[in-house]
Amino acid sequence: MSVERETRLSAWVERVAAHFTQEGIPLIGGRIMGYLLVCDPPERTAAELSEELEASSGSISTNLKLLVNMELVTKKTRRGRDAALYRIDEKRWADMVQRRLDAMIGVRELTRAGMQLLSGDPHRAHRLRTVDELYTWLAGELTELWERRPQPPR
Amino acid sequence: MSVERETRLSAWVERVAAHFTQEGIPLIGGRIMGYLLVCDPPERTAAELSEELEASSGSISTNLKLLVNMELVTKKTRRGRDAALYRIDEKRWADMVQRRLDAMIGVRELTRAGMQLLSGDPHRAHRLRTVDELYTWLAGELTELWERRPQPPR
DNA sequence: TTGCGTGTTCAGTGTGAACTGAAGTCGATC
DNA sequence: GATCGACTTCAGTTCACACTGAACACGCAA
Repeated sequence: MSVERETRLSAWVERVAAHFTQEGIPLIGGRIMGYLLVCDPPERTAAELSEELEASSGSISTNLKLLVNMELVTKKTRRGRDAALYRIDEKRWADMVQRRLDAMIGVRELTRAGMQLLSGDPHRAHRLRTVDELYTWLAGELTELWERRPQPPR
Repeated sequence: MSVERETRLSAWVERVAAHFTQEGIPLIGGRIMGYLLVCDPPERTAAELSEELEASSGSISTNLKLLVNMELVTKKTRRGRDAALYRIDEKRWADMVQRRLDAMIGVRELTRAGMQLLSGDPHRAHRLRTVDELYTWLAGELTELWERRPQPPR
């Protein structure tokens, strides 16, 4: 039963990794994300991740750095020779999602610039204006939405 | 002045393409998007796009197909040997954005499945639950947001 | 200083995706 | 049916990126 569950979980980790691959995160990075979400105990060393996920130490290092940089994983160093411990910072997940949304509505800078270039020719700018209005609306809504986001306790 | 503007516009098209590259759209596809947003007149044949964007006919064909499939570009065939005309369907831009958002919150299927696997161990499921709650909240908000989206006139 | 465990860097390899361009298909006209 | 133009398909090439693993750097302990 327990072994069975771990097997299913590692298949689940693979699905998570596949999903985030589509969001531009390297496969190994996605595996780390999934694994750190469900492993028990929640903290792991780089060496443990390397073994558990069957990835090279270099790849683990690079991807941990990426995830730490995204502030989705925290690194806890210890005294002496002890290896650092990594754990998911699930409360920061929202920040990552927000950055993703911000990147989407970032096109608005471009639509604005394009409108500028087409100023003086409203007819020609019509298509662009439609798109610009969409992003303007969306940017406003998302900002408002994010401001009223319920903070999880603790 | 007009030539100057066209030069600036083609640089702008390049920036648009670069942006959508990050959203997983091939470079040439992004160029087509940008170009069809601002070209005058708004309709173009595949051959014209090939020349204007200096891309091979094959690449134009593949990417137009992609964009038509995304319903972001419409294809208008004509009688006889005349080439089909392509134009941006800027009103469908919102649909593309929505699909993108749907893909993001699609992880929720995974968090749900993971929670299932960890049922019976609430403590271990804690990290995952935090993430699941985020996506659940976001999915609800985005659905509601989209429902009240102002439809552009016409 | 030496030794050891850990993490990082980097050159090399492999893989997959995008682009090209020529060949092929389709449809219409003559 | 032959021909022609327009688009699509596809094999081949190119290129960028992720991954590997060995060499390296670091820090502590003895």
